[in-house]
Amino acid sequence: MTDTWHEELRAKGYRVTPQRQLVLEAVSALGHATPEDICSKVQQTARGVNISTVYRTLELLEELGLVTHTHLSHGAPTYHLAADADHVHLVCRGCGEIVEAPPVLVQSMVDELRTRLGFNTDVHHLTIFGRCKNCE
Amino acid sequence: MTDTWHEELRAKGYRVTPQRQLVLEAVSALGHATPEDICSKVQQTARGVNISTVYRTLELLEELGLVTHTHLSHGAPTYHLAADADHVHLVCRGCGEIVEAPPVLVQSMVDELRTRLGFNTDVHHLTIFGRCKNCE
DNA sequence: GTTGGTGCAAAATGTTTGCACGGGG
DNA sequence: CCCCGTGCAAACATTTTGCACCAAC
Repeated sequence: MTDTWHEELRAKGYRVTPQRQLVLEAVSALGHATPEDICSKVQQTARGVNISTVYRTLELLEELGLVTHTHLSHGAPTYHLAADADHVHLVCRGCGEIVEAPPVLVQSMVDELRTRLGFNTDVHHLTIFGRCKNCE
Repeated sequence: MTDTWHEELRAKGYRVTPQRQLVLEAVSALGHATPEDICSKVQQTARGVNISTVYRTLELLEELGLVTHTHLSHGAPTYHLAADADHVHLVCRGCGEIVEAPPVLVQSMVDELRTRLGFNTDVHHLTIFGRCKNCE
């Protein structure tokens, strides 16, 4: 990840802090991670980050379009880099496995919703529940 | 709603209780309702039902296939009758409006996922986030 | 009479907020 | 030096659990 977001932060009147860098690095390193995961990861470094700072930072990073989140289960949401988000999530109710599928598989639906209803799907946030082929 | 589920309950060793009937009636009457909503509704009757019983009952009714739930926002899930569930949910990030769309609009995607990945989509649980035509 | 169901309270889980202090610009 | 961002603790929201008592069958 480049540091171009530093300027974006400053341009909007926000500050570049060690905590914000650490949280973004953790999201990048962990992939699909809950706020709790991210907090734990960051706290392995010398300078920890408080859980409430993690929440506030994730909200900020999401507003800037650097990260996104999805709800993969009933519990906490998971965050990942927006740059890595070009996929939809398939969650198996049987084995709990989470598969990332290419957006092209849902393109027909996206087109359908736009054409018929004028609805523009946020593909990055899409999570589809069901059963995988091993769990029928 | 018929009472055939009474026999199904007994057949599986469960009991038919006033609480279970009241919760099911509330789900039927309210449409998309959170556990809290359901609890409030039921507590308007002479005999209230405890919130933890509502949770336990919803879990049971879902296991029996009488109700389903979806996550329409970041907060509590909403429950409705499985018999009324033949639609997918479109949630607009702009205005917050929730539209029920006929499953035929996503059929192409469902077919795609089954053919290519062997994944069987739970259409009743599908919630699609995006922006409606008024909020572009 | 058995045994599963309920109410209640407490704990667990996940998230937000108020406030004083400290560090970034 | 200003004031945004942080840590901390407490509040808040949602869900689960342990246990004694009650009711369905």
